Amino acid sequence: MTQTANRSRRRASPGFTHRSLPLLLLQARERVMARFRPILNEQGVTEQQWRIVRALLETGPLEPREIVTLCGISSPSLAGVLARMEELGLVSRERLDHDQRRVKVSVTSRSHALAARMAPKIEAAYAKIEAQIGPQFTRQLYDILDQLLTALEPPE
Amino acid sequence: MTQTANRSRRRASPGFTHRSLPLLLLQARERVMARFRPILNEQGVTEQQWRIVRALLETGPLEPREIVTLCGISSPSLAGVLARMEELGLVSRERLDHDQRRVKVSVTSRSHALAARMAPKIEAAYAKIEAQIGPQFTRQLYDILDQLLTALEPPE
DNA sequence: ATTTACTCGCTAATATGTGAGTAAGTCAAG
DNA sequence: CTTGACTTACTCACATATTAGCGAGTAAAT
Repeated sequence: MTQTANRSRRRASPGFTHRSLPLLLLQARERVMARFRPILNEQGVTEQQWRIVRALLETGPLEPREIVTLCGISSPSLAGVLARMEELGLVSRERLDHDQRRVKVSVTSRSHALAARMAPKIEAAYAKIEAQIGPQFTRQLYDILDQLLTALEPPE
Repeated sequence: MTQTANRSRRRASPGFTHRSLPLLLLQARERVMARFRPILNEQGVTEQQWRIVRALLETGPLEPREIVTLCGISSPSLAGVLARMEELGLVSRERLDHDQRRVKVSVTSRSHALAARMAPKIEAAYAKIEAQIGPQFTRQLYDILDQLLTALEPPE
């Protein structure tokens, strides 16, 4: 009866004084993503596809290299993702004239249409989350994450 | 020259008033994980394997269902992960007598040895991170994440 | 005992992540 | 002009994620 709580926060294991920060971030992302996943599924896009579309809409045409760092997708994965997206008509790819190694990835009308359908539902989901955790906490959360990303720049 | 900054924080795209929270959490986790990945690779364990070993060490034997929620691994993935871990001698599986559907997953001496080798390096990495972002910010980060997880309990 | 609804771990198909490696293109030094 | 270091996108092998669904086991209602 006096057993340590089963469903509450856990203590560090013998030898580990820190709770796993990667796990906490993973769980946090999963909780948030659970609010958006239904919207993505409804529109038939994967998480990665949507991240890429959003990045292209925000920044304009990008090269694979840039998408990798912006969207957190590894280069090997990106090759397949972009190939499928091109097949679906969500992006177009073309080689750069002055450097035949490089590629320019652009949005299409289809991805614009997708974004137009998605935007209101996405924004509604954000409003719901913000209502649940409060506007002050929301700002705090963004701040903390921004600071963390700034402080933990990719090592050397 | 007056173009919006290329390498700094980006504005929301036309139609999106919120920056992507899932992406921020993904990037944050990646930045943190980059500090631990070398340690895991050195010891020849995957992220998922290590998450499971840590959970088992902290909590004692677990059933797959519990590992799924604790470690953020989906049930289909877990089947393969556990099978490989059993083959490597990192865990043992046995059916429960009173309910033949259920399974008990336990640590082995090999995983204890692994944890013993890992612990100091993991703790050293945490110390380095904490030195980089400050102890106060560290507490704040854990607090925010805990609050977020509490506020965003699995819907309904 | 049989039906029914449910739980649990698992499989199947496909998409993505990870780590290592490769071919083609660029560019500077010799 | 050629060599060699470098960059870029890509491929390969394998591990994991996602979605759907299945079969055995359990338990409650007939």
